[in-house]
Amino acid sequence: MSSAELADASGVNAAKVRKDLSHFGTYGTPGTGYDVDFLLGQIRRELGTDQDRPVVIVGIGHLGHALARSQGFVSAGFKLAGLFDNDPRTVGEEVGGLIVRHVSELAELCARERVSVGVVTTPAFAAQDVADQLVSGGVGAILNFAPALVVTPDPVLVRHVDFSAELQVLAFYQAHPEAVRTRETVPPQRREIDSVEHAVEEIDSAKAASARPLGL
Amino acid sequence: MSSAELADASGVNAAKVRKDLSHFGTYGTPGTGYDVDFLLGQIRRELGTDQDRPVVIVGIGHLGHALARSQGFVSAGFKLAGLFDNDPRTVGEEVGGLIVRHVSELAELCARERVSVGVVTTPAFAAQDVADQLVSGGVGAILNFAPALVVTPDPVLVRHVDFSAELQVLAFYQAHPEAVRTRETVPPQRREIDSVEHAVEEIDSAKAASARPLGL
DNA sequence: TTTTGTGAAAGGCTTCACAGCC
DNA sequence: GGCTGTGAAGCCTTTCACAAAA
Repeated sequence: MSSAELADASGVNAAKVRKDLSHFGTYGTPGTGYDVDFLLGQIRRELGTDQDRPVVIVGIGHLGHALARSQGFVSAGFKLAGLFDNDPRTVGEEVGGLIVRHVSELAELCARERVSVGVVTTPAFAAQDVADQLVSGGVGAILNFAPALVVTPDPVLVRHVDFSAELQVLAFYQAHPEAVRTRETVPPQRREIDSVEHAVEEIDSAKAASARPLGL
Repeated sequence: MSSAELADASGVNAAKVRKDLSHFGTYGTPGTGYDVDFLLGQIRRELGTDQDRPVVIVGIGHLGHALARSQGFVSAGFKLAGLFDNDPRTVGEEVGGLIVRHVSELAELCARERVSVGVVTTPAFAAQDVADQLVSGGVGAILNFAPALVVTPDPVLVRHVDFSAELQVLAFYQAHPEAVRTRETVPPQRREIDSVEHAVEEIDSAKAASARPLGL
């Protein structure tokens, strides 16, 4: 598959695909393109998602439920190591094949299972407290869905997924159509994408596209 | 409140706060700083979130439930105009004060209520179909949570929130600690933030911070 | 011929640093 | 003295365009 095909399938510029992949190594063949399966393996290795890193979810409300049951973990190279809540009505429930535990066990389990990422889906007021416990359990990264700022000591990474902010971005572009970066009008239509980090998705969707010639 | 305080409260550089705000106008006073309430109003006006834009959610599974019940809409300047699903067991249920309707009514309601943004929380296989119906109902922007690429005709904006991609970014930085952009070590700790578009949040959190001098 | 990998150019974003204002 | 608004510098990302490889 050529860089142009990968680009079309994922919505980016072909030069960007080649440049991004070149940061990892020389995986393509001039005149032929890339071997998609090989590429997938290499990218997963580079991303560190080839070894099923353990993840916990804290806060098993509707959002926690949704994430726990999603297939997002397995396809992304993670495995669910634990679910936690502090509501006695939720603790003990089975979700996605795991029993929900009480948050009092959080730090200990994280340390024991060497949990890599903690996903915070609690209400805002509990987010920082949960993050602190994750950190004390040795978790190296936090994905925060709570609408609250979470701060951590230096080596611990935090990413914040902010639903309201996404809506506001859309509102902004609707209020200022002149600020919209025009999409190229060649088919297939493109979506915006951020950077190197989406490489696996690019490949995944390209692969899916090649498997189904006509739409979904 | 000074740009330095706003910056600390939201995790960005003070010069960036000033530069970003300067794109909208001259709202600060040298020697004094910014009037937070005035600033909030101006930013909301610029973002176009001062007029309660109508939003629909399609796909009332756990994620749709979570979003429908969140306070994210009101605080961000939106209002829920409709909830849709195609499962007869879900249609008719009340969620967040609204009755879930059947997707067959989607396009019509969007047109009638002049819906601004459609939030897609369906399974992947349904996302493109739902997006098409949103577009035919005249919706101008789509926020897609389904793990599927959604394409739209040119003026319709799409934003994709990708849970797996967020996890993979964290995995990448854990696998490559040398690639982590070092945070400044001065207190208070900072989080990463993207750009101008987070201005309302910066202000919101700064305001909240000023209201509670000591933590949460 | 087709397509890669990559220097170089272009473009954009962030930060610095300071004149000017309060 | 403190702080804003902003030109200029620095840095990073994206795109172009082409020599080299198959």
